[in-house]
Amino acid sequence: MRYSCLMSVDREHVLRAAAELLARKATASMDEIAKSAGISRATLHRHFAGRDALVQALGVLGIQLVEERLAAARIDEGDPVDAVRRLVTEALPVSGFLAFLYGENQLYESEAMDEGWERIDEHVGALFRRGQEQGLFRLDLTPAWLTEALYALIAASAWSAQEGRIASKDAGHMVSELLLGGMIRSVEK
Amino acid sequence: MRYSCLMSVDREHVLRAAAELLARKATASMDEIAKSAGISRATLHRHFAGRDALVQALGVLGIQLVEERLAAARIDEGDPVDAVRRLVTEALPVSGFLAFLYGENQLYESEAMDEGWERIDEHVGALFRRGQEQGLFRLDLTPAWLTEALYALIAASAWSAQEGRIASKDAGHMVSELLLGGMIRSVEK
DNA sequence: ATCGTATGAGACATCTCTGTCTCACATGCG
DNA sequence: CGCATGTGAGACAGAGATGTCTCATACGAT
Repeated sequence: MRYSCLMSVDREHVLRAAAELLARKATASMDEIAKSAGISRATLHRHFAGRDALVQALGVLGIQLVEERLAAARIDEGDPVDAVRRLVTEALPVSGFLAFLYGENQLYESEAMDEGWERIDEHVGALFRRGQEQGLFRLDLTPAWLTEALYALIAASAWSAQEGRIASKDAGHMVSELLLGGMIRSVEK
Repeated sequence: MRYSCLMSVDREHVLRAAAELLARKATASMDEIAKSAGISRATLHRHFAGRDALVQALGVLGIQLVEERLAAARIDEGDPVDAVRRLVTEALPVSGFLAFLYGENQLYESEAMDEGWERIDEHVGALFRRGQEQGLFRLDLTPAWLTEALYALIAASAWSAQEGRIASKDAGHMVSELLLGGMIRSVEK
């Protein structure tokens, strides 16, 4: 059977482990990456021609996952505030990838990655612009900055959860509430 | 004269350049670091025994700079909201260091750096706790998370400014306003 | 002018990582 | 059972980075 379903090495699992490791240790060696995924260096190298190919695959899968979540969040529909909350909720499961992409995107520059990232930025930025046009979001914070801040806070929540500084279940609330309402106690709440 | 004042290589200047480079390219070689500081690899190596020593010095100076800014901001005094604004304003000039330390602190782990970082975390966290106790800050966002978010946003602003996505002069406003008030347009403003 | 100091350029051995290979073992299928 | 496939362990050479060295030069101080 050509398309055997045994495939004991799950490509996506390997890439997830690699993303989480590289997000906090960009200088990790192929051996460390392999061990973090629970496979040998030889097997890692059978699936990815080299480090560049691995990072490339990481970028492609990361962008694909983020775009899937972006589509699932349907941020073009409904109340922008709710859309932001949906976006954060959907993005959290791939926060490890987001942290990696956010921290290392300028390292290995590739045309395909740049294009995909640009598309994501544009999509997210449009949500913030829509909220501003509806008079819901502040005008002094640019969509580009809000986009950047969203990534940064999601990545920070992933790190904090990984280090135990915040509870994983609270991550979504922490990110979306801070982003939306800030830290000042609101009177009318 | 033993303590000659020529000293054409400014140690702090070298470390600043190294921090900015390593913040966006953690895999930079010693040669690249030297060139980014405008000196030769030999001279770089005369001042820092090796890469580990360089990173160590980077950590020590970074913590020192941040603590200086922290002291200058006098965040224990006055209105917590103003204190946060002062803290952001003071921290921005060393945001390059902060971005580096924030992104790579778990890499080269050292007892001295951990201790200094712990002290800073505690100091900043105390400000947020004070704001909560005065009823000014939300209670559902923990001081630890607010501290983390502060670092993440300052680092994000440094990156964004470096890439031209936001104007440098707006960075302080972008960070402190988002952190304090969030992105939702406030009615009473 | 002369000396001392700091630097840049480059040579050099060494080390680590990388990429490729071979071999042995385990698992699933006929 | 015999076979094929996928894996782990380890060896191996090559590439790149590192750390150390020497030598020539530029600059300020005396």
